[in-house]
Amino acid sequence: MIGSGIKRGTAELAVLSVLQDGPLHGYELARRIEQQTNGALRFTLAALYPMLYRLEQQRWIRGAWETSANGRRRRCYRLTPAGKKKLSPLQREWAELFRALQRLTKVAHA
Amino acid sequence: MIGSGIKRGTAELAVLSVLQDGPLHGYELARRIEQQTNGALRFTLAALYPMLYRLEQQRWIRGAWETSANGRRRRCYRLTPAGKKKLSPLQREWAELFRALQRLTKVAHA
DNA sequence: CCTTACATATAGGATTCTTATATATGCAAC
DNA sequence: GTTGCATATATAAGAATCCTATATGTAAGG
Repeated sequence: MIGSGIKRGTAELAVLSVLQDGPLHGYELARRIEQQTNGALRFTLAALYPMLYRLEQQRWIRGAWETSANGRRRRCYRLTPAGKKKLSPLQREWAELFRALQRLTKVAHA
Repeated sequence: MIGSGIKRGTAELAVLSVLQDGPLHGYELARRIEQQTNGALRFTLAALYPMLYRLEQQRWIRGAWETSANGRRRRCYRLTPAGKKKLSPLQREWAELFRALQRLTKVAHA
């Protein structure tokens, strides 16, 4: 059975997936998600930051303060080993949800 | 852009899709959803009833009391014309969300 | 100096789903 | 005959997730 958290957890999958490509800070993360989905998926920064804290508490990502070339301080997040391990079952759960919903709409159509 | 309600709205899509096949009461609705998804998607009745009220308030479904052959009273819900009209854009929104998440995970993998 | 882009943060609220609980009927088994 | 199970609806209390609005501050460009 699909876990109860999954249905609202689009953001979680999106963040972990993008971080798989390499460490990023919050502001850039939001832009990548929007770009890579052609604007279909978008998270406001106010929604993103609390989520990053949550993911960090769960040890799936780890944040570190860094100072960029232009002297701006920002918090750079990277996937932890636990986060990497979390990713594939999460993707499988999503795939299962998609199949389930497709079955529902198709059966209804028949 | 994908609407903000969609991400939590799996239940909404599931209920409307199943009702497309014909009127049903709540208890049977829950069973159909579970059966047709091979147990992957499941809603407890306590979650289902408040949702049915909400869908009824929005005029997408309409409930009517009936008495079955065995003398048990139950509330039978059917799709309204507005509900039918709602269904296809909702399915399109979901398809768009799926594509967006697939793009994210694939780009991250590349 | 004023605006825009960058960057993080918190408060307050809305929505949705869960667990737990309550009620009541019909039917079969013992 | 009463115990237990499947049927059937309902509400309350709470957790989780996301949104809007707001605040703060730096850097670059006009």
